[in-house]
Amino acid sequence: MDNGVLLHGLNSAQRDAVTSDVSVLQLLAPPGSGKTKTLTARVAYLVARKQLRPWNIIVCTFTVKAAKEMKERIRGFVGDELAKQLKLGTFHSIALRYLKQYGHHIGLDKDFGIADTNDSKAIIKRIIKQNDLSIEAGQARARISAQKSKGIDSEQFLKTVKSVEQHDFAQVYLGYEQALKASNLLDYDDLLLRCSFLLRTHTQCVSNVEALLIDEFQDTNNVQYDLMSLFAQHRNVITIVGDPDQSIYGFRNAEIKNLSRMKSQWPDTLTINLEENYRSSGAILHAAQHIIEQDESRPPKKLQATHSLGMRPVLRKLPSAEAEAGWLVSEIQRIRALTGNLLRLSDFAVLLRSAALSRAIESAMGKAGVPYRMVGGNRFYDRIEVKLLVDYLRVIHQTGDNEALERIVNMPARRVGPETVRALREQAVSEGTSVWQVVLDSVQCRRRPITKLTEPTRKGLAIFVDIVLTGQKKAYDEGTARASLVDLVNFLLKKLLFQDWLKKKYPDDHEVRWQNVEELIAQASDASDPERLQAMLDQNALPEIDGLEQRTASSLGDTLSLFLSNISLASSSEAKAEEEGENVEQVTISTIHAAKGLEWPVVFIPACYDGSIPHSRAEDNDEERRLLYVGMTRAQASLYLSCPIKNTRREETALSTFLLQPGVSAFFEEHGPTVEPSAVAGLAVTLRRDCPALKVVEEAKSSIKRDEDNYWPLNGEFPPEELAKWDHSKDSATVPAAVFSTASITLQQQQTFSTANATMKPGFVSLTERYDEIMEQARIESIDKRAQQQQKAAVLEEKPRGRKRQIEGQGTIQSFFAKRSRPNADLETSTANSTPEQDSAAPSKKQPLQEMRNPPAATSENMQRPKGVPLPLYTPRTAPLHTKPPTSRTRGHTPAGNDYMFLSSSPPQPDDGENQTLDSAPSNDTLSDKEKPVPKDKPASTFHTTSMQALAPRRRTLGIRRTFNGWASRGGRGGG
DNA sequence: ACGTTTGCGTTTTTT
DNA sequence: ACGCAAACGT
Repeated sequence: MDNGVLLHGLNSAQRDAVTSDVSVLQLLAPPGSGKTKTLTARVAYLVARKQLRPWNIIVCTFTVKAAKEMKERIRGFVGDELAKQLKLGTFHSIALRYLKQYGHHIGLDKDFGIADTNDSKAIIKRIIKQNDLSIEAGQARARISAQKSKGIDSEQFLKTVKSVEQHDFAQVYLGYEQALKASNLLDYDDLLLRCSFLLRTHTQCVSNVEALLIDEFQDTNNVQYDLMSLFAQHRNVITIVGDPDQSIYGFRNAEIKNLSRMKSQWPDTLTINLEENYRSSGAILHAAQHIIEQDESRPPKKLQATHSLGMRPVLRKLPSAEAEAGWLVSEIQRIRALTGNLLRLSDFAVLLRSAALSRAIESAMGKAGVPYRMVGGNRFYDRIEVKLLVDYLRVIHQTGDNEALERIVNMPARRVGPETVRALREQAVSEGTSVWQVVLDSVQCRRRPITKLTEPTRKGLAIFVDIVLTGQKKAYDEGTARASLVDLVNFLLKKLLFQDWLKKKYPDDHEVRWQNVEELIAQASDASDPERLQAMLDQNALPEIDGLEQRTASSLGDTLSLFLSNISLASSSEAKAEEEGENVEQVTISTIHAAKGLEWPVVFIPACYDGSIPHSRAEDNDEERRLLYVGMTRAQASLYLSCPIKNTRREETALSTFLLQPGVSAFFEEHGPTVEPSAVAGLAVTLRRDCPALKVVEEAKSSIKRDEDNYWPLNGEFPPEELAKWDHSKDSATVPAAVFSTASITLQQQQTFSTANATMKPGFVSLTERYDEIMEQARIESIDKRAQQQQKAAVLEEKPRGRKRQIEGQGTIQSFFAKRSRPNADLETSTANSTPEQDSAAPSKKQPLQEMRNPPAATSENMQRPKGVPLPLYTPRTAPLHTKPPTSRTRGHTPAGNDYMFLSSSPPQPDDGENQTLDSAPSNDTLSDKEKPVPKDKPASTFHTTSMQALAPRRRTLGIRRTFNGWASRGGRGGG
């Protein structure tokens, strides 16, 4: 392999990073800058050019997903054989490997299990209850984790206790550690801590390590930082990749400071900045930049768009969460239709601050028949039907696992209630043994139970004991590895009458749950497949080191052990890749956290209100802002933010403070884009897809009700149709009226608020911006006009004050100025108070119209900096396209015409429309971009990389997921 | 008296 | 989906 292949398609900074010979390298990589590409290329470089042996290279990621993707990409460079040998995985999984192999050197039992969140929480709750403390379990858990992340153990903490409250907490902490020990469990933090201890005391374990690479370094906590030092302690060859702006795991004790800490620990650290964004359109990037720059403590950073400006992001107001969801779905359908289904459903993502927000969205998609998949939220292994079986396996594997045992001893119901369990546990604790031992002895009458067991209870326990004992026999005494694991699960299913139990307990959706069980069987089968098993053992095996005894893993019990460990470390989205699931046509719904590192052509971020983002329980608003930034920068061509005026609890909301800051509104449209055929062509080029024939577009168009985003009023009120619906169904005039007036009051409040902010905006308004405003105004008018026409027929008579969307004196410069100072002036003729004598822009009313028609081009510069802050960093040099006004403007399309240009990777478009047709799309040209510095309009190579593969391979069962379960089913039951 | 079932109100982010 | 309380069974 020559450097050509290795460095293919990299810009100069990326190439420097890949080939740098310094020993400690920091690569600061903002969103979309080709971070993963660079890191993987560097790994390949180290192997291929520097002749490092792959098994001496450690690569740490934070998610299994990222690890998988990275391995996949490296495989592309160096081939399967070498890629397989890399020590690549999450911090936790790598720590686990060391502990499994060398743990006995620090007195670790070989069969330790891993305590997941449920275990931890259950333990903590119990302690709190026992000691009658008034601490919230979840908080205590976070606090324990925080202490552990700092390396403070329970005894250390106890010594520093100052207050009663701290003393109580110390009690919990101590008890928690004790309980983990009793059950032979390590929690997530322990994995890192113990590994850190191991490598400190037995440095030979890592004597082979030649290079260490860490992804998403800004997410490391202190213990992980220590691990980094320890992994690399012999040669100090370290490469980290990170971006402080994308630090969104502070709640998990991530320390952004680790970046600077690293620099002081290794003063020779070389820092390379990647500064070009290959993902998002200019308009999206600038909006995101504007948001992130609100953080004044943040060091300024360069990030340059390489794509054309494209469409402005949308910031939409809607009356309610349901309306928002309905609107969102209709926008997906509208955009798809107007682009002739050029965009697939899998090109759309809905990103949420919290998983619970998915409810309305899921139900709207369900109603509209739009398939979707939810990632983040609940994990496969957390689903009770799966968890239950896994817990049985855990007990069979290790009867000392009190936590798992207590969860299943009465599952299915065996008349062993909490009271009995409590008694059993107490006895176990007082006699210094495990709960299992007490149960076993009680059943076999070898031990007198403290409390007398009733006959049915004793019988129930006997059944339980029998299941576990027989299971153990199956697992350890007979058969091959493959047979044992799958057979074991099947045995459990039979013994537990599992399918019947599911049917009885979950009559509505037992099929889906059974599918999940089948999925578990499939995974058990995979895990114990001899070939796979060997591969896994190979991969997990750490190199042999002279004079250091390793634990050998070979027996059947170890297969089970390995399987269970992997389950505990498998996270949200990787219930294992299913290759053909890749192209499943589904919209992705995800938390923003889980979307990190991914990208989609179209991204929606709903529920942008205070309390959601920033979250009401968040401690660090800067982190919340970064979260919004991360969400926004997932979008390639089109970005929608939206905000319901009332939240799910029907309380009034205020737009997210991040979006109310001065100047923000200039970066957004108030409604979804108009989509013209030319835009479709541009999009096709960008996405490297065939441009649909006009006929197809027309056809698709006829399938939707509207071709504009004009059903919901821009001011966030209900359209008359909706109100009419209310009227008919409720048959009461008072209800909708009340809703209506509340809504408009809210609006006015909000309005005055943002007005105040807008007028405080420093500096003056640039000509260009004004021009944009005029154009925008015109568009809104035309959309409103159409909306009006359609609504004329509406049943309900407008109340005078509700109908404010039409601007007075529309089209005049005056109306424009009114709008300037009050971004949503169209909403509020009623608030006559705010007439703009304070308009700083007012004097320029005199500007000749001519000048405004031919403004300086809407470059990314002035677009992103309405305040006029000088910024040499962004743009001019690279981008001829940016300095040229978007085509539709130059050509003087109708003012209302679409000014939107889909993000395009084609060269600047000449007026003759050379690029309007597919044939002339320079696909070859862009494909062959070798090592030339990456051109301004980035060829698509970066476009289709990260996201889809990483996300798509999910099981359909995960996608189908309890769509109409839980809450939804309650609502649904009423409807039929 | 203990265990099970049913109904109601609430939900940050993740290895 | 989870925790909690109250009603209902054994």
